[in-house]
Amino acid sequence: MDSGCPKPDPTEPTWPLHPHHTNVLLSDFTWTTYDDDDSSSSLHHYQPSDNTPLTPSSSSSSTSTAAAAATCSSSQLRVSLPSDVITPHPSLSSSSSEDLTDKHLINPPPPIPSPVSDSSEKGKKKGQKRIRQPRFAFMTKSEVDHLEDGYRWRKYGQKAVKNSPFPRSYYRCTNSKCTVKKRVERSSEDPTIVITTYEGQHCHHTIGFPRSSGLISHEGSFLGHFAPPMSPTQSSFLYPRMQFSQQSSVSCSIAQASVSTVQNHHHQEVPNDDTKDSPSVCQSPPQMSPLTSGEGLLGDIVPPGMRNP
DNA sequence: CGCCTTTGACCCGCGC
DNA sequence: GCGCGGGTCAAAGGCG
Ligand SMILES: [Zn+2]
Repeated sequence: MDSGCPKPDPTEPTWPLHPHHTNVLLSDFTWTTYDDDDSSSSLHHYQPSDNTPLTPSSSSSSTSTAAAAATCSSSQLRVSLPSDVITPHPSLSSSSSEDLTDKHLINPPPPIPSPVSDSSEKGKKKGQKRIRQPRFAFMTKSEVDHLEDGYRWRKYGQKAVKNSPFPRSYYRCTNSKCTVKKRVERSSEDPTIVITTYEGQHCHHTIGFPRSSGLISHEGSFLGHFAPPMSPTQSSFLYPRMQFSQQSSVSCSIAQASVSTVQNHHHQEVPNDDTKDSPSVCQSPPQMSPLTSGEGLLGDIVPPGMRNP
């Protein structure tokens, strides 16, 4: 049953924080999800307009996160763009086989991707075709290739991308029980845009906070959150500019980005482009429970402007 | 010393 | 059947 993630492994090593990591700016990101497990490939297209929150209503603090997210999705962060929008760069879609072509743009608060409970994607066996888990792609404007998302990743490969001068890097979650993988590539057209594709869901929480220093770089913490633990509050999705209730200041930093719209369609709808300047946006969420364990990075993350009653 | 990146080779699926 | 391209493995080296 536990294909690969029998249980969460809170014991994570240290956090590789890099001071320079803060360089990353997450101003706009696009979220796309596509799951090609079979030919039918059922894509998960989530529409915020529906305003259908995940479900968890908001009863518990943890779930509230999801709820909050959902709320925000329909309320503020509307990153929903047509597939066309998500692929502003033709070269991207065309160059990457399934990349954007197959992916569908979803809005921030997805009802939960899809049950990735199937076997691990390890299809090493010849007879077995490698099963692909649902994937979520994010377009982030960042100067650094590797965005920190709260999880530790080990690079296991790099390949040149056709029609793109930038290579694609393959990362795998360092947790042995976790099979989550992610691909990071830069848009050939807009070198400032980094496309991160997550595959699978983490069966554990994020690594604790970087106790090493108060400086946390969550450039993409929300990204990592997208791949939530298998069952915990599945709805703990984050948004582009979410903030961690624990360290609002930190969260702010991640959200603080110079808003450069990746796509003119959805400019930064978030009011806090410079969180540093507007602390109000960074304030901690009301419904979030004070994360104290350092593992709740994701659980605590909340969109800055989201918390709007 | 442990962990991570690098890098070439290999495997596999798909289209022609 | 062949070639192409994407994805992965694993040895070697580097770094803290
Ligand atoms: Zn993981």
